[in-house]
Amino acid sequence: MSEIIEKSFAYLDELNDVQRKAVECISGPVMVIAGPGSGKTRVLTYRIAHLINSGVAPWQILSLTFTNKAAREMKERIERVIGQRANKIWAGTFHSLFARILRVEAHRIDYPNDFTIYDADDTKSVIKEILKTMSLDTKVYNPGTIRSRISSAKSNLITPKAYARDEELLQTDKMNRMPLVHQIYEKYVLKCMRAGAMDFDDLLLQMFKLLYQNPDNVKDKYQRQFQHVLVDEFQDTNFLQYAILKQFMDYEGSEKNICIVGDDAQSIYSFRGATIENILQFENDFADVQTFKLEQNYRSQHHIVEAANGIIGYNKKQIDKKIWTDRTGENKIKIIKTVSDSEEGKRVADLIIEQKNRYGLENQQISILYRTNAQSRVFEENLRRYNIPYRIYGGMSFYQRKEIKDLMSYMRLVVNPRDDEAFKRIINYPKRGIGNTTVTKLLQLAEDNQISLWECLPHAQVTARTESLLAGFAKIIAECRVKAKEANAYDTAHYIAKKSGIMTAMKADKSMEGMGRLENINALLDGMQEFVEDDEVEDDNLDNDKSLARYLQNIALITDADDDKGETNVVTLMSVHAAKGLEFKSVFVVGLEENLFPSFMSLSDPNQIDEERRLFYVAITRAEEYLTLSHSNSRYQYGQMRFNDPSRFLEEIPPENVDSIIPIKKESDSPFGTPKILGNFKPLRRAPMPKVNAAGFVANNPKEIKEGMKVMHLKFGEGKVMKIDERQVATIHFKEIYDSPEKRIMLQYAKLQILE
DNA sequence: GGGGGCTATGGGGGG
DNA sequence: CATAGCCCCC
Repeated sequence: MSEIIEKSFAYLDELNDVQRKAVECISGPVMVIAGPGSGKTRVLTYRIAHLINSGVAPWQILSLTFTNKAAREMKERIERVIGQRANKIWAGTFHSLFARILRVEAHRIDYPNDFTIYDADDTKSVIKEILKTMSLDTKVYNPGTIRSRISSAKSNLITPKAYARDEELLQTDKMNRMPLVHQIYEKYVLKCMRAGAMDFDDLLLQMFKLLYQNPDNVKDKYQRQFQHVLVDEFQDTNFLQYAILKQFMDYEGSEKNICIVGDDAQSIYSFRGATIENILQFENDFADVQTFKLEQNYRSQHHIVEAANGIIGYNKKQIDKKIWTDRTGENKIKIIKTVSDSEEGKRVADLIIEQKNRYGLENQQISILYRTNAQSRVFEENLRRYNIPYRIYGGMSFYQRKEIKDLMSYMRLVVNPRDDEAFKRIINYPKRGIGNTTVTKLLQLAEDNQISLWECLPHAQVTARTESLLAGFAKIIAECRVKAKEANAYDTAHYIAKKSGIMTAMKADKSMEGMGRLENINALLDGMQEFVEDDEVEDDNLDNDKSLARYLQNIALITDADDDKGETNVVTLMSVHAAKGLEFKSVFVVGLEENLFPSFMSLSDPNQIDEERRLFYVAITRAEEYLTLSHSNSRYQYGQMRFNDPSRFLEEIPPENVDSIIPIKKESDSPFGTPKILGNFKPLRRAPMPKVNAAGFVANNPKEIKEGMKVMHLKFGEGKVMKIDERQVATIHFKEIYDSPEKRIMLQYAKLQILE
């Protein structure tokens, strides 16, 4: 007996003193301040394992992480220590776990349990709709800005009414020439309610409401269940998230078993409402907090650790701590200066080749980090040229593609017919002759009666023809709903794709893009089949529910970082934000220039500069052994050449940790000659436009253009006329357009020069 | 009502 | 540079 217990506690020996104390201190409020690479994940996983070994049931543990991937990995690690039971832990992001609870409880707060989750695009579209009804100009009332105002109001538990009374908020809106934001906010909330939809903030806000208003004593249920709460990356939680955590803890006789782990120096999400105040407030809100500081960095060599310490010292507000390492190593930080962004791309790619050859690095040990996603292109191009496989995180994800959103909109409407955003998207897709006029009528009717578009369908005042078209659409959705009740997600989706006419429309399109779209649709369906056939009962699917509603819930909160399907040994390209929590043997932080990193948006506000500095701190502490920083004298930004000074952060690095500046090299002297070909990989999604020499271009009379001719187009370059139809529309294959070479050009207006 | 070309405009990080 | 929305013609 004792042997078994001893054996099962063996993991404690893998911890250093502080880590072990943080793991063993299992009751009452605990705060762990964890520097980069200090074994934070290890503490969290072992702490959970230790809780379970100490008699806590896995389902009584709520573990909140930043990404679902982090949660999944943590569960796997715990499973290795305590076995299968680990599955029952409630581990995930705030958003995904609360969505899961709301799926069961939403009816108690006047939402359907099958509520839709609106993404950022849906939200903006709702706001645009409101602006239209209020006759406000979207140039002045920027939907994106309004969205973030509403989001931050929700994140701070400010209701529309409270917003309308808040002098400071009103003042800010006035200064932005948007005095009516509070009205838009109010309408927005009503519209979402009407549509049975929650946006990302609602997943938190409605969860809070559920606990705070406590209908049917539902609060007790969750308070009793979640005996132990753990929160990772606490520095990036917002007021609302913290308010929910306090709700869980707030009852008579509560043991307040809450363990937060974070690092004030790595707080990088204040733009979406995260606040370091939460860390500082924690000790005030909970009595007798036990605090542990993890200060030993196991990840990075000492030059990197010292550089990080050096730069973060420029920030004023900090929790006192000293990050140190006993790792040695001679690699100093390299700084590259280039003349242009394209050269920056080339130099980084050259250095990657060099590191791979000289140090035997694998692709997967290398990462390129940038401040903005828009910077990825030059690196993409150069890696591609050297045949180095890579993967870009962020940017447009699979689920944001048009064809995927179209099919998903059908699914959404089938699950929740009140989903107005889905409705608008597909009412006339595929084309069924229901145009803008009709949709406008429906929108007006919905607005007048405060009901959803779906509910308006039978009552629209339209011509008999349109009426039957609308009825046809309603019939399709109704039939799909019947199917959805009895069939699983995959079968329903198949049925929908067929009934809706999407499949027919897709298959009719034989163009290159069309084929690609069909491929994506099929990929989505394959993914759904996988979802249905996966017989492993995951803990967040205890009932093994394979319905369409369930599938949509799973998919709505997936991000790029969550699924790492396919290629594994690839160079990683991502924003610094996305790199949080990751580590690589070699890291390139690029674009270290004033106006870019730090971002021009932050220059006027010292607090924001501090946040940029923390972001830089996060960036360089991702590196284990090799850290290379680059900046360029000039770069193309928004279509213009810009000239930026080197980032102030470069000067803040202690000189003793920096290698002498590497001089600019000429194109020809790549350190190892011509790079060798290394495996194959997916082609670049978006090829650059060809460069056409405008001088010397003379457009021919369109009447002279005939099939089979070689022509020059000012924008698309050289192409061959494949076909000219009866309406004088030419199908031209442009040889320099890689992703979709076939364009349909109206001859009447086209500027084409005949080449031969 | 539908489609494509053209013009003006904005421009960060993400669940 | 990307793209939303305008505008024009079928």
